[in-house]
Amino acid sequence: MKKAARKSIRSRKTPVQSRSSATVEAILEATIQVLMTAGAERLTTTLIAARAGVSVGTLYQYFPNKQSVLHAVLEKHLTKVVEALERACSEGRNQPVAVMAEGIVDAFVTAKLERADASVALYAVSANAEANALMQRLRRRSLRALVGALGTAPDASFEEVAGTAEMMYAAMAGATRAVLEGGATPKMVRSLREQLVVLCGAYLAAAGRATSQG
Amino acid sequence: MKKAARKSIRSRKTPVQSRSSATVEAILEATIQVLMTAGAERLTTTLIAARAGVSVGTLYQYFPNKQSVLHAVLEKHLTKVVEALERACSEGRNQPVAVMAEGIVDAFVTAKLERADASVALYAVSANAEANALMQRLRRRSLRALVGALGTAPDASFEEVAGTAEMMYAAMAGATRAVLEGGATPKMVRSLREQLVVLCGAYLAAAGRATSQG
Amino acid sequence: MKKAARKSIRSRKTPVQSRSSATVEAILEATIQVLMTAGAERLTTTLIAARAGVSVGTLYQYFPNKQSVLHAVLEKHLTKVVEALERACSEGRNQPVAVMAEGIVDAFVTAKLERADASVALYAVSANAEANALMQRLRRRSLRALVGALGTAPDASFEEVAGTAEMMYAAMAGATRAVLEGGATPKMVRSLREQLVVLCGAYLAAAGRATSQG
Amino acid sequence: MKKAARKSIRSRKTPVQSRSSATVEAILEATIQVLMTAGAERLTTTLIAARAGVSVGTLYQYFPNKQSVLHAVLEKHLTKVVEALERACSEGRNQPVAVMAEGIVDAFVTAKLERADASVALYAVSANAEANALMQRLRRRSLRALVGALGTAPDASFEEVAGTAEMMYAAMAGATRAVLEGGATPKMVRSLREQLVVLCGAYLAAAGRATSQG
DNA sequence: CATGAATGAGGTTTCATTCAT
DNA sequence: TATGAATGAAACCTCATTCAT
Repeated sequence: MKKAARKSIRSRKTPVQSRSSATVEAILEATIQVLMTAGAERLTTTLIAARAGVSVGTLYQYFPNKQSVLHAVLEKHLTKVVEALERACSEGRNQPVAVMAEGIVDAFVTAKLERADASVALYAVSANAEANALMQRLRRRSLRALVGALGTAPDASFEEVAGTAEMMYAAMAGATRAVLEGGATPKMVRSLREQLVVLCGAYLAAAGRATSQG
Repeated sequence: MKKAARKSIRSRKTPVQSRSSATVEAILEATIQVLMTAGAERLTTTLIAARAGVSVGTLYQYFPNKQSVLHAVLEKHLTKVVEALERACSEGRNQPVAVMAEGIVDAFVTAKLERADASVALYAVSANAEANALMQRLRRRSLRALVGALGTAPDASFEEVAGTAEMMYAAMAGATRAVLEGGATPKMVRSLREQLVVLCGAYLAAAGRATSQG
Repeated sequence: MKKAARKSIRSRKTPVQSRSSATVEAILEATIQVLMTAGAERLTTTLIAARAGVSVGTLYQYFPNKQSVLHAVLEKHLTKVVEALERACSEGRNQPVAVMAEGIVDAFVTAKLERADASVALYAVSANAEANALMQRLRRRSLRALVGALGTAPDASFEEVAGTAEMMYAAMAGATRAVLEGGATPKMVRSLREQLVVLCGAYLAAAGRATSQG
Repeated sequence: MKKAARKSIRSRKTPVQSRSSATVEAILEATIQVLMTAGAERLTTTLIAARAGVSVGTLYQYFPNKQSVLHAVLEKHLTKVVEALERACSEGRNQPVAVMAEGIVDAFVTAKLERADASVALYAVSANAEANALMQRLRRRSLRALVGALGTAPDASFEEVAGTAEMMYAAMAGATRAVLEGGATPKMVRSLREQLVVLCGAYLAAAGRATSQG
């Protein structure tokens, strides 16, 4: 008789010791590996543990349930992207929108492509309420950075920065996903980056034109 | 016997009789209903059948396995969108890119939002190889229509129409998904359509500028 | 990912068909068999199903979880005892306490010993809140019957019938359990019945003496 | 390695050092605490150790396995009751049965109620062969004391002292358990003691009447 | 002696699929 | 054709026990 008491979705124990954090790291990496080789529907905790070189019991010592492992993997991965985007926004402040667009798109695409394999694998497990909430949270964080940067552009003034930022983010994320899930060839990847710069540049110019300086 | 030998994923029989097609229809609709009310992980064949008012046995009379039911639902839903897009492309031929962009974006967004609930629900089951293949197929079909239309624009000439079409499609699909999965309020929806027109219009103008006629 | 949604502890479907009720019956009987041969800690649903000649899946078609199987077995068994006691109380009405005591004790002991093996086996699974609640419920039902009967005794008047009934019931149940768990030899069993008649007879006489008729 | 080879169920080492015996004591007490707060099915060695303020490893330093911890707790608890009963029997020698009954019942009930919480908690882990053997052993010891005392009663002569003692013991233990498991209110407890005195007194009088002195 | 991370067998439960009626 | 009871493989998760530090 097993009673699955509702527990926190966060890791069961904070990995302070190097041993622990190494184990956690191995589990997170193994999850991506299994996701890529076996697919989302064959992703079992036993398989993850085996791939990580530990026992299932150990996995459950660090994560309360399977869902939380996926959550952690997703969070780690997405956080890197958000941070890259935040850095780019920070560096792009007070630059013309064209420069800004280029810097931000580049940072976003580079971060996503850094681990293109993981990105694709993770799309497969991001289709659930839990993951959605996480993505929304990080999306809002990204939007704050974008809005902050857009507001400093000397050559544009946006009627509705929030909406503009949202659309730009959606276009970047959506296009990148489409390319990755379609199976990204180097040519497509190069094309993605360039086209995305054109797209975002044009969009920001158009959206910020209203009061832009002649 | 859980894992059936891989059979054709297409429907076992083409539903020509009205009786059969009504049943198939009920099953497809029930699938969406269950998906929306119970979620992807509680989507069972028994539940689908019950909701459709038939028995599991009957479900398996028309579909070789669960996967094929999802495939059929997804195909039906996505096909509608593609057809709307094709119609818009057809109607937009020989129109200036701005007009074209508006027509295509409007058609796409309208089709997606027609059954926004279903769209969101289906995202949850589209994260697998099978579904991916289907989506790629329909995506290519959409791209053909887009490329065809873009080529007829009198006020623009694209260096790389294929790439331009891909990017435009990715932006539309990605942005729409982002809005829908984020929980679409009417305001966001309106904003989506307008912003997407601006974005696509600006992008097509920029991408087609090189040799655009003065 | 298994979500054990809280369900009713009662049987999942009411077994109306003969086939179903036969299966349910087989499962209940198998539970007792396994309990006797393997003990409470080796009582697994798989073992129960195997012993009943069905698959685990079938077991879970009729019972929402392991606990509910035990609940059903216990309820069935205890209900028989209560009913026997109720019958005896009914038949003992308006009889002198000595006659009453003999009839009730006899009925109780006979019912318990009818399936002495099952009784012993079930003690092992009755040590939990769920089972406790069930036992309390049936105990109260027994007490109502006892109180009703005691009130009609022509040769006794009880100051506190409720308390007297409780004590009598506790003595009968406790003594029977002690004998059964100690391993009942025929001699002990005979002794139990006789001694229990003496004990209950003496107790009722003593407790009802206050206003008993000369 | 879950199923250890059967080892001695007694404590691994006799705790002679004060340090050790304090640890053992803490573990035994913690077991009762966990049993009361978490219940028998959530009683884990890790939880016991944590509650006792030691590590699991330490627990296994003093007890060969989980079962032996429960055994020790049960033994300690039941032994106190037996000793109280033996004292009462000793003090009741050569007294009339009524006096004897009162003394013995009082001692038994007082001892059981001293740690009513623990008593209830322990019922939950006493349903297994191991515990049964222990209880039988202590029961026989109690019976010896009872038989010894009953034989000295000046106003009664029992045909079958052994049987009479058994029945009296069963009635006391059974009734007490029924009250405790039913959830003992102070009123019920008081009632228990009084009623039990009446019951045992009446029973001993009845059973010893045959050759009792006018 | 104490610690507590690691182990992994095994228990419970689900659900896609079949097939006798 | 429709039904739905039966199947059983396989997933998740627990926890008694060990042993390197």
